[in-house]
Amino acid sequence: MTDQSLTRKRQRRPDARPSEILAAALALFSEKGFSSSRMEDVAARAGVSKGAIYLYFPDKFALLKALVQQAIGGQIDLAARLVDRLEGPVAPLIAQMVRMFVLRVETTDLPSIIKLVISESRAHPEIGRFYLDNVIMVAMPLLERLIGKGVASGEFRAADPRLTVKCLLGPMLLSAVWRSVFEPLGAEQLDVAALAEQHLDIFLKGLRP
Amino acid sequence: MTDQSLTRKRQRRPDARPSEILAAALALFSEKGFSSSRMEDVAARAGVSKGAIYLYFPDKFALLKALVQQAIGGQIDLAARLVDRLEGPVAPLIAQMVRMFVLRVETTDLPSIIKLVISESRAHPEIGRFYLDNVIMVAMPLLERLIGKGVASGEFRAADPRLTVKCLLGPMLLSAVWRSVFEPLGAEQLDVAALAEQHLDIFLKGLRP
DNA sequence: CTAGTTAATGACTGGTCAGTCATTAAGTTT
DNA sequence: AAACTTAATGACTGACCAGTCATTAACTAG
Repeated sequence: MTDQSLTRKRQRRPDARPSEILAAALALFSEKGFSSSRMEDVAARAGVSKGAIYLYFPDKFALLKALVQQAIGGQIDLAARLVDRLEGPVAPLIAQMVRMFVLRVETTDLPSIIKLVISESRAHPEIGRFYLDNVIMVAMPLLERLIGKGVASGEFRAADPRLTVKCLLGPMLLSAVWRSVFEPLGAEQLDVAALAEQHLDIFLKGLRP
Repeated sequence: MTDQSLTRKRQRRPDARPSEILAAALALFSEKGFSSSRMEDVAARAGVSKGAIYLYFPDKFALLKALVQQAIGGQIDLAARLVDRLEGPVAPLIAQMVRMFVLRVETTDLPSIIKLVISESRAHPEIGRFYLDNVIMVAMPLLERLIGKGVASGEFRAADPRLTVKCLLGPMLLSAVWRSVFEPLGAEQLDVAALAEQHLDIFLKGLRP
């Protein structure tokens, strides 16, 4: 097989292609942005011809859609399940979720995806709306319920959950943007985990009755 | 003059052109993004021919640079002056700065500019670096000093100013992104001022000794 | 081994658009 | 009012690139 892959010009591996193409697309898109990435370059990086991409994806935009879908994965569902079976104080669960986000920022290309969504949502509202519907509009109400519960039980002082959620998420967004936008330009590396801990500390103390 | 402007084909107004072109560019860029905006459309919106733009700006990219420069304006200098002449507690000044930001978000196209910087910084690192050097790297140390001062004087409990600044700015970034990305897609309108007040409340209480 | 099926290729096409420049109009000076 | 300077125009060019498709290579069943 190693022999073959060195000598054969054309390998037929229809099962492996789509994920290889997506990986190449993610790498290239997060490097050069969506519109300045050429399909031929995605193909080259995936070790495939340009035409082959069109066997698996109808057009360039479909690559972007698939990437966003893939990045979201089952994280949100997992979070929803955790909220459902919660008993007792909410603060530890909030902390756990922030740390889940940190892990994704550190181990996946989530920051690049977030940057792509921000960048491309005007030219491709479909992408933005997909993210809005499937991530924002699911994650935010989830956290709102959590914070509302904390307020109701007296664990937190009175605060508008709608706005408070955005206070919670703001620094997470900043982490992602810093990673994908400013670090590549030579800005100091941001310790995302440390930022998250500092933020949790201020945020949870700030909500104490 | 009104007579003329209705009848004349070619008006010669070299002083007014640049700002008119920039206004048109900002409107179009924030509507369609930078790369999918055509120079001819910028020209049309500015009431000018495509060629005329090139009399005032060397290329398309120069428009973007000029826009970013214009958006920053003297805000940062103003902020620096306020910090220098500060005596007494720092919390009110922090609140004032957050409210200054809110005002800019509500009355200017700052959110669009921020979105453009995020979107285009990969394709045009020059833009990103300009923003990094002239906004981020000026505003953040300023606020760091402020927070450091608060910690030193005992107004705040111990906290890493570097990280704390990012906690402070996160929700501001989120406001800008929400405005420029999600609201155009039909998401609920965000009350930026209310978010800022809620955030200040949590943040400042969270830093109390 | 042969015929049929499916994966993969890459030259080509059609459309787009940034930037140029020869030409024309407006305004100014003498 | 003629000669000159400068603002403005828009047709044109060259480069770029997404998506197509005729062709070729790799497999598979009989």
